[in-house]
Amino acid sequence: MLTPKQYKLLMFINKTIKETGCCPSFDEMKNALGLKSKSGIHALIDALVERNFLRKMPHKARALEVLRLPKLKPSSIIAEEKLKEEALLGATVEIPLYGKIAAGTPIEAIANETDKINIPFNMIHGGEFYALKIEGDSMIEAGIMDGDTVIIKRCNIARNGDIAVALVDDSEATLKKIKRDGNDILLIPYNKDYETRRLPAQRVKIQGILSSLIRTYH
Amino acid sequence: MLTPKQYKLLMFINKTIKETGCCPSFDEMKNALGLKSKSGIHALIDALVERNFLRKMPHKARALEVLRLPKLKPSSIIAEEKLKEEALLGATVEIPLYGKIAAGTPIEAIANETDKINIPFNMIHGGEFYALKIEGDSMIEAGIMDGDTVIIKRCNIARNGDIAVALVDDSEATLKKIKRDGNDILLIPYNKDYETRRLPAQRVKIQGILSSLIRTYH
DNA sequence: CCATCAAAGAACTAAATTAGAACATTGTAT
DNA sequence: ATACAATGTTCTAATTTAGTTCTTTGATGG
Repeated sequence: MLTPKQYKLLMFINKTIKETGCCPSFDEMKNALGLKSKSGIHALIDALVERNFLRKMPHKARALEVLRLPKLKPSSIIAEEKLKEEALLGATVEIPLYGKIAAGTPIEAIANETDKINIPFNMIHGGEFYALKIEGDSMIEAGIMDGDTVIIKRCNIARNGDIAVALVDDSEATLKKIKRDGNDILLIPYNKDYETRRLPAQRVKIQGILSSLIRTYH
Repeated sequence: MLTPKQYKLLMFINKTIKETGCCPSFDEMKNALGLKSKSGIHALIDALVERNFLRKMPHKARALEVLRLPKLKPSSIIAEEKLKEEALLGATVEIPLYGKIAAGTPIEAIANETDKINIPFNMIHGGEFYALKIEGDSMIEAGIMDGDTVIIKRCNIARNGDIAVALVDDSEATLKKIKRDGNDILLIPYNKDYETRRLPAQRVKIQGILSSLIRTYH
């Protein structure tokens, strides 16, 4: 069994290597554990080497290798993670607000906007999300009104019946119900005054599907 | 495992071989890393050979072979973890979810429910708020659909035209557009299939006005 | 009050990076 | 074979970055 510090350090080293491909330096590890001196890191690493969790090349820089990970977590770590999970439920995430949709401008073209909005974390998990402001009333019968903010989950495919962001001819983005019909794709508005558009599949790129909607009054 | 430079070089070598089919020369590597001398490349390659990421044939030109690459976590997982980290920084406010509205039950009667939802702090300021789940389609033309969650700002009066929670005869709560007409109050639905109700003002108590709306798909 | 231990801090040593230049090897063209 | 071009190798040296070691500090629990 590892001490909480040893566990944390081992996890940090493993995470760093998996994410960056590089081993962290003693200074980086020191900062990750919130220590002010590298000497403590040295002792922890020795302990992890002795317990066969790490291998090191002595006197080489950034030359650690994770041999294995512990099966058991120190109980204090478990408690800490539980706290974090709970905190997450009350947290928000900032996602980019790319601009207006159904105005004829492709999302890519306005992706450099810096607007951000905050939404509760539990509304968006398992994917990458962005927000758009609705312009126009082509989806009004689906309860999507002019001025609403929609949260879009980024993805490349939509299932039949999904409401999705479709980019037509790389130049025009709209939010519509998507249906496949043979080699064509139907862009179906939710408004009797608008007509369904039928386009060859290769002219349409799905940019994401509707995940949630936020409206503010007054 | 690797230093940042070693990693960068390894990735460049791997990418070049994959893309062009042949190994880059020392000069090309030097330029790729922005160096002015080849000697550094030599040292990096020695380190990569020592760590078993590369094999080389000495004195042969463009004769490197990538033995393995550090296995990275899928970037989607990294992105989600980063999101979680960021989420912990953003705060939300917890407000009570009192239950469903337009179902004939007064809000007071179900106010003991313990459901809570989190919404971004910036969506609610200056007042006391609570949430309700919409049941029915009487407000569908205002884009308020069955199943939507509405955020209500608690107050006792509504201005003409406000969408508000109205409690009728202390027993039935509905969300409707409010209009005063002399001593009567009109409860106006947003649905042609429903009729406006005219009630004497003393039978109607305003419980709050519509502040925002949240809808989740799927 | 003392023993113990984790952590801090400083001093020291070693490695990594960079540059510049000279030199060696290979393969090809003459 | 000779010369040449392209490429890889080695060396020195300076600078930056990183790892190691040792001493001191401060808190904790008998």
